[in-house]
Amino acid sequence: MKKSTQPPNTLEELMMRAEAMAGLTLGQLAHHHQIQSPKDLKRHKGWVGQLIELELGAIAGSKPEQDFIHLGVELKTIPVNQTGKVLETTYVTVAPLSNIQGLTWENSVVYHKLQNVLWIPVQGAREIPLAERQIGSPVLWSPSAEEEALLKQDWEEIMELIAIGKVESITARHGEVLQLRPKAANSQVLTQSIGHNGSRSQVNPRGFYLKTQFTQRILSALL
DNA sequence: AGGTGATCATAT
DNA sequence: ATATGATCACCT
Repeated sequence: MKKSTQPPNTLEELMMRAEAMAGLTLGQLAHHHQIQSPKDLKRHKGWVGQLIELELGAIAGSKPEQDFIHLGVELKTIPVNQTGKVLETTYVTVAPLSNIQGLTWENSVVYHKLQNVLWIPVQGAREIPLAERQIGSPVLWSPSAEEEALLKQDWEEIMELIAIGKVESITARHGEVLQLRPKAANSQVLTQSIGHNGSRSQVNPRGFYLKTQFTQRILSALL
């Protein structure tokens, strides 16, 4: 899926585009871009996000930065059921597992990506055929002081364990709102990490994810 | 049923 | 391999 829409010049323009697609189905949007809707997402997990990026003119590509870097906005589609319940955790970014000396919360990719997030709720119930799933109204969010404090605490606890070579002891249960989970093509993939006594080691790559209860609170409060 | 660990597609 | 976009699918 290649880009065809120009990036929005202003936040207002981005919001106008997002609001204009609310109520449309994924099938309608796909047709508009001359794209075929897959039967389901089993082998097209990022399809919805890519389609929304195309419509809104996102430009980050595969760079580790915000989708609309010139606006300071990160785009996230989020699957919800018909009652508005969040169905999945939200991937934020890959976790740095080596060369992390001196890295602080304020300098982290998680911090920067979550400064301004444009949430696009999309019906995600598997019972609804993909092409018939409806796009919801956009929600622009910036973390409150309390929310940022929670994120910062989880991030610092997780990064401390990584720093002392205990990444393999971290499970998705660590963290109240932010969790660390595998993020790779499969469990055989390895990346450099910190081992015992600061030695070099290798582990399955990890990513930071927002837990559903946290994103649920964000969306519910702003709807 | 909910959540954790695993996985899929694609671009660089 | 690493980054993006995420959801799948198994286990408790």
